[in-house]
Amino acid sequence: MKEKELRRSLAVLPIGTVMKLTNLTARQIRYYEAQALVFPERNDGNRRMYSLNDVDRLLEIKDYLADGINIAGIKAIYDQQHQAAQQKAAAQRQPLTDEDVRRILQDEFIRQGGLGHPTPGIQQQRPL
DNA sequence: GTTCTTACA
DNA sequence: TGTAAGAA
Repeated sequence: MKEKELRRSLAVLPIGTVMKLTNLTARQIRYYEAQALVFPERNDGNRRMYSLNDVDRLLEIKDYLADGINIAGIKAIYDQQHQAAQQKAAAQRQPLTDEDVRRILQDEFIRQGGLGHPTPGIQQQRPL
C-alpha cells in the first residue's frame, strides 16, 4: 500500500497536461507555485513537472478559491496540516520517554489525592 | 510545438 | 490574471 503513493508522487506531467486536467491557466498554475502552494519539480530543460498529487492539490486550491478563501488562507491551512503531520511523525519516532511516563503517573497519583497533604508547588521526583 | 521568464498600451 | 516578447 506504499507503492501507490510513490506513483502519485512521481512528477511526470508537463504543465500543458496539468492545464487540461485542472482547467487552470499556465499563469495561475505558476502563480500558485510562486505562492508556495505547490512544488513541482524541474526537468533538465527547466520545465515544470507535476505529479498526480500536485494535480490533486491544484484542484483543491481551485475549490478553496471558489469558496472565497484567499491565498493566505489556503497557505495557513496547508501550514497547519504540515505541522500536525510533522508532530505526529515525531511522536512515533520518540514515543513516551521514561520521564514522560513518570510525570504522567505522578500527576495522576497526586490528582487522586494519593498523598495525604496536597502541596501545590512542591512536586517531589521520587522514582517509581 | 511547448514552456520559461519578465514586463505592462 | 491576461497577454506579448524573446529565448530555450
